[in-house]
Amino acid sequence: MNASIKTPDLTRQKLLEAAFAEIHRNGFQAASLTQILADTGLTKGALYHHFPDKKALGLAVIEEVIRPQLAAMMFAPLADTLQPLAAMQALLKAKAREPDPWVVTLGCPLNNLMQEMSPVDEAFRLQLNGLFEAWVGVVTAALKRGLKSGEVNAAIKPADTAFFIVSALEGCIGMSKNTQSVAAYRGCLGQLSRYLDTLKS
Amino acid sequence: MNASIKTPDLTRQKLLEAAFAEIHRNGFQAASLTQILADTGLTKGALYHHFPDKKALGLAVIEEVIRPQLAAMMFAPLADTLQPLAAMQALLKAKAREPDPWVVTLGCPLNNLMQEMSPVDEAFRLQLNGLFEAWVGVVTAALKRGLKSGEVNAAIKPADTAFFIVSALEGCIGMSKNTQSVAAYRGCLGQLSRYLDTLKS
DNA sequence: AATCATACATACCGGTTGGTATGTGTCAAG
DNA sequence: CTTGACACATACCAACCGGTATGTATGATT
Repeated sequence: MNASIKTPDLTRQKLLEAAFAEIHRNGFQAASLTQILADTGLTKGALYHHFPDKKALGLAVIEEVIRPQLAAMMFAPLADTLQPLAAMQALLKAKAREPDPWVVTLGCPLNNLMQEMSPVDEAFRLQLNGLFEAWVGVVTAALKRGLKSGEVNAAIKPADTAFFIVSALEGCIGMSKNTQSVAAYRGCLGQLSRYLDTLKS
Repeated sequence: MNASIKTPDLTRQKLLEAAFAEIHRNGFQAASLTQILADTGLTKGALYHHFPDKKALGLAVIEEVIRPQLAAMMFAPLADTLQPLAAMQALLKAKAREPDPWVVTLGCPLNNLMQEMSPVDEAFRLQLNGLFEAWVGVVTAALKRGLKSGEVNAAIKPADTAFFIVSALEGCIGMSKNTQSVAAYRGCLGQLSRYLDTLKS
């Protein structure tokens, strides 16, 4: 009866991606399951067959959609680099040259969920914090390698610096989303890049 | 029949403060009018007498609760200062020494609303952006004065720098809220302070 | 003293929400 | 060929949502 019959993991993937889009647009609490089902052409039966409840769907989105995205965009470019500052500045420059189309309008999916859900639901907070700390961990490790290679000033504290870098980046994205200005976004990234310069040895 | 009879502006103020607390906890969209009324002991009749709808209540909270708070906490200390960097570092130091109790758990009310509402509602975005740009404007003006007084490096761009400072601060608060760690908050503020150092002439 | 707007309280409503119970077609195993 | 688990679809539900219509006590005005 269906077009593609009996492809459960494809169905699950469609649900995850539609849920991601809905959550990215409206946040988790305001995300409508009905809307997600309308987008996918599926029904409640399908949804609640793959996920026990809305919360589980949200947590799965974090782990199976947002995490891979973030890993590809932000983790991979820093993996094994001995010049983290150069790598990060190249990354910022690329982001400034051609910003992701959703950045200025919808913001960072991870940050959005952190701001909305952390105070409200502990399970969400822990899950989001895990992903966030993974990110900080990647930056910290990169900075430590840069410290060994001599690119990074020996006086800095890698963990604190990494935490600040990620925070400042999320801050830039968040404020630019409010301004809805690509120019502001570029300017803010420029200042962040300028800050990275001060970390050189 | 009531304890304090016929005090409309007091009633309005109670509604605003209860709404602020509810919004601060749950965000605007998830904020329940019923809960606000339960907190105040008032009824729908009172609410809809003072505000045409929920949206108007939210916008009034921004203008009449959040704006004065922010002005007192962040604008006032920078007014007319000729050493903005010193003033801001003193401010950060004070915030690090005794953080506002809600910062690490609920975050900044302004940032919360910006992240939630900017993509969803244009009226909210404009109102929030007005307040945000007022903040950036205060910092920009302060930096310009510091530029004249010689405290601030002549090479910096005041507007871009101010935007970044506010963004980074909001980023620090937001990430610390997710971590729910005062230590992380202090560390992040420390890094921001370290950044301010690099702006000296 | 009568009138009338103000400042609420009470009761109610349609719509939407997340969630569930049940039905049904498909496919693989025995 | 039958059975049974899987992968959905359909129908339904209580709870809550924002909003409205109406009632009423108060205080000022004429």
